[in-house]
Amino acid sequence: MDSKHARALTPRKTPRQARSTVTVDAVFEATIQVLLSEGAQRLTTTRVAERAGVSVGTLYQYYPNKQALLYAVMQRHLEHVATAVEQACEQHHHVPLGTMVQGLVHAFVAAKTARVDEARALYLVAAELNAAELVLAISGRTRRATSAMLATATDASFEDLPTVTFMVNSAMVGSTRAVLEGRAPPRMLRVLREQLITLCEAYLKRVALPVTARGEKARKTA
Amino acid sequence: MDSKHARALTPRKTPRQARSTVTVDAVFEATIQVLLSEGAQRLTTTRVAERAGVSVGTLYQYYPNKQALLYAVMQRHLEHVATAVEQACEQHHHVPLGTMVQGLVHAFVAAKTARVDEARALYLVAAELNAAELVLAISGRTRRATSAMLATATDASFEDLPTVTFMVNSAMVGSTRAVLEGRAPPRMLRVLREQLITLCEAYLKRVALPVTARGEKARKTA
Amino acid sequence: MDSKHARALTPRKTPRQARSTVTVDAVFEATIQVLLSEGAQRLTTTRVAERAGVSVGTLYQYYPNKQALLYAVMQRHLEHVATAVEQACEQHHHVPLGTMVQGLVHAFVAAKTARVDEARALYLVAAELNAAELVLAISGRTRRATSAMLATATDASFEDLPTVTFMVNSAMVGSTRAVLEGRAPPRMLRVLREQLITLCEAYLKRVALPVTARGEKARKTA
Amino acid sequence: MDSKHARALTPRKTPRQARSTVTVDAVFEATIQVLLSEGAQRLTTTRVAERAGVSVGTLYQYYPNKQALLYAVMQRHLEHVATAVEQACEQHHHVPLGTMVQGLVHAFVAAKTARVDEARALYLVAAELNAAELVLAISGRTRRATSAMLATATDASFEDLPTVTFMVNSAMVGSTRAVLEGRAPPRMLRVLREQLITLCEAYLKRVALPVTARGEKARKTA
DNA sequence: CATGAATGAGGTTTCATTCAT
DNA sequence: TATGAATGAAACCTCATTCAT
Repeated sequence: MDSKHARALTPRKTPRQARSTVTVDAVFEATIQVLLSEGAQRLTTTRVAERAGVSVGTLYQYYPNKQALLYAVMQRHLEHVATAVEQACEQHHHVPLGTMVQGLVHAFVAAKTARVDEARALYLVAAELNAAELVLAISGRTRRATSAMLATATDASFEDLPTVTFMVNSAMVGSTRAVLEGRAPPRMLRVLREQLITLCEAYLKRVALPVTARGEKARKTA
Repeated sequence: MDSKHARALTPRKTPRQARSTVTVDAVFEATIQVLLSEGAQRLTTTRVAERAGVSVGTLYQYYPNKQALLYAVMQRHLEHVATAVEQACEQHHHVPLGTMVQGLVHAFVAAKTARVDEARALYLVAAELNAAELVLAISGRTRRATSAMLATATDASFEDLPTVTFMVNSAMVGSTRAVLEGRAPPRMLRVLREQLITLCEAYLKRVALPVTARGEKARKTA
Repeated sequence: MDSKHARALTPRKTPRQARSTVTVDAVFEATIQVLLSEGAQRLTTTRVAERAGVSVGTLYQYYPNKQALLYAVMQRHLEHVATAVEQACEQHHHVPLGTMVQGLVHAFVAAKTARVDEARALYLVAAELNAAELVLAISGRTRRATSAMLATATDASFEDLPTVTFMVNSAMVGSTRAVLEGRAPPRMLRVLREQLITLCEAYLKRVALPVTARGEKARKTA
Repeated sequence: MDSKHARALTPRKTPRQARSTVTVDAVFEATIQVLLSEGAQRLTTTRVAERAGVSVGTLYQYYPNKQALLYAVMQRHLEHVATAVEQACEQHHHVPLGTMVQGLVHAFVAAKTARVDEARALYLVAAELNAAELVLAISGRTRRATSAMLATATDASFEDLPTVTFMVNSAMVGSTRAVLEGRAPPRMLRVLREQLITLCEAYLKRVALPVTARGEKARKTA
């Protein structure tokens, strides 16, 4: 899986000199801008280069092909989100469920909305690119981090942790995406976080097994 | 925005004769198949026609351009889902929250998973096409139907119905999409429904305002 | 070997309708003309199409890529030559060496010089294309035919037929090529045939083993 | 034709310093290697420079353009062969035909097969480059030397010396090329020389005019 | 009505060459 | 003098769309 794309999707050179770094950054930024202003269909390497203020040739010195460029842009974004989630999860081990959910949701929403334009642009790319692998890898990281955290909740434990994790993650991903893609009134962006916290917490508390050796009362979960 | 596409995206003729219907269906089916087997990038009108067993010329007699074809395919699918949700919602007015959620989730998941391949194929198209409008329109219908239903719950009422509706819908959409796109272990497809019900119900009950004895009569609307 | 190129070098469709045949022929002819007037470096698909009076797209309907076009042009020429040689050889079994050589040389030179421009053009292509395989296959046919013929000479037999065949063939090929590529005064084209006959006959008679059961005297071959 | 390329194809500086010579040699060698390992199509200045261990810029300090590089590589090879042939011919004036042929063939085959890879690589370049001029010039030298030698044969004279020379030369060139390009079983490389000698000698003796006792004294020129 | 050959704009990618460092 | 990042013309090839048959 990895080896197949090894050469096809790997950037050609890592910028070391100042000039190169500037160029690579410009290309990155241009990709997002073109994506947003022109749409995925009209995202051409020529246009990206133009917008970045460099020649096509230069673009191809850093990326062996268009896919590799998109892949890199996507990877950076997803990596960023996954890292944020992982850190948040690690910092919220061994705390009550409510605190966990707050930490997780906050980290995810913050990471995704830090650069709304970037996130929005990448939804368009995901289909274009055959990003299944990449998305899978990243969502795997998020899931593992979430699972590991939930397993240490001081006030709850779960029968089917993978499923629970999946539901929480996909609810976060789904609602955030809907907001970012404009499928909700703009004010949603403001209330999203609290609503997500409420939603996740309510769900998790509902499916949690009663914690025996603790001072909590078993809820009437069906 | 809408008027701009008015002529461009409308199918050229409504099939009345038997032969036409067959052709249109074949083209529809071929589109899905090509999408799944070749990917969005390699979805060409020629390939679709070939797979459908007709000539390109014929394809263009039914759709003025490629966009219109994709638009139609997408529309049929979304229409189907939206209609299913609308019907379910209408049939669950004036019942308790739990029943509503069951009805809604069931209808949505059933509609989306009836033809897994179709649903999956269309995720690929959504980006290609500038389907924002269409998706928006359809998600609007779903939302209105959901809102209208929730407003009649016999055992709950909501302060901010639009937000609540949005959260419920996007949780459904998000988790179902994740499953269909293979971002979850296959068994998720089986437990998805019950988990979604649990999730939505837990959330709704949490955000519901306490219902004081209202003057409304519980009607047994079919 | 063959399978590797099966799809890459095979023409896309065989022209069946009158219009198509005209197009394919025009493309063929244009390839040769461009090759001769512009050189191998400037042989571009666009230029060929232009010269043929069709669009590039049309060219690509018949050949999946540039190589396939060149391959086809080359193949037709070599096939033609090989067939001519094979026929000549078959028609000159069981005759004296002198007659054989006349038949062989005549056929080869005639085939190669029938369309001097084509032959010349193809020397340019041979390197461009990795035509080693093709050339090998064709020269194999020529060699087999020559060998088979020589083996039936009424007035000679050979100790090392493959070597003898190779020398005769490569002398024919080499001198004809030199003439066609303009590496000889133009009058050479006229005397080439007789000279080649003299050369081959002299060589063959020199290396021939004395034929025992015949009425011929053993020559003083060293 | 000649003047047109005068400036374009001349190397920029003649290497005088040790470092330059090393660089030029490395570039030469790299060109051959790239040609053989990657093919004529993938012979790029960047690749050559890389393989030679220098930067493209440096390469362009020695050759004004790619053609000039190829031209120089080709020229060196052909020059080498032509010189070898010229020397051999000069050393075999005024000897019997058999001795001449031995000397000529030996020199030619030895020169061509000294560096089989180089010779093979250059066949690929010859078409790429418009090397007609160069090849013509070199083959002219070979022909003049051969003619001059043959004219002094002690045991033969020829009616049409240019034609005879051409046939001998093109038979040598043709069969050697066929062997080097792999169009013959590998053992041919070993028997090629003797066969060529046999072939040339047989031909020359056949077309030689009978030598009546001439007034020329056989000189034992070294 | 159906066909499918033809079109050509436009996309991706390469590579000889330059020039600031 | 050497470097190698940048350039951009130009090559290859695709594919939505038309229209003569």
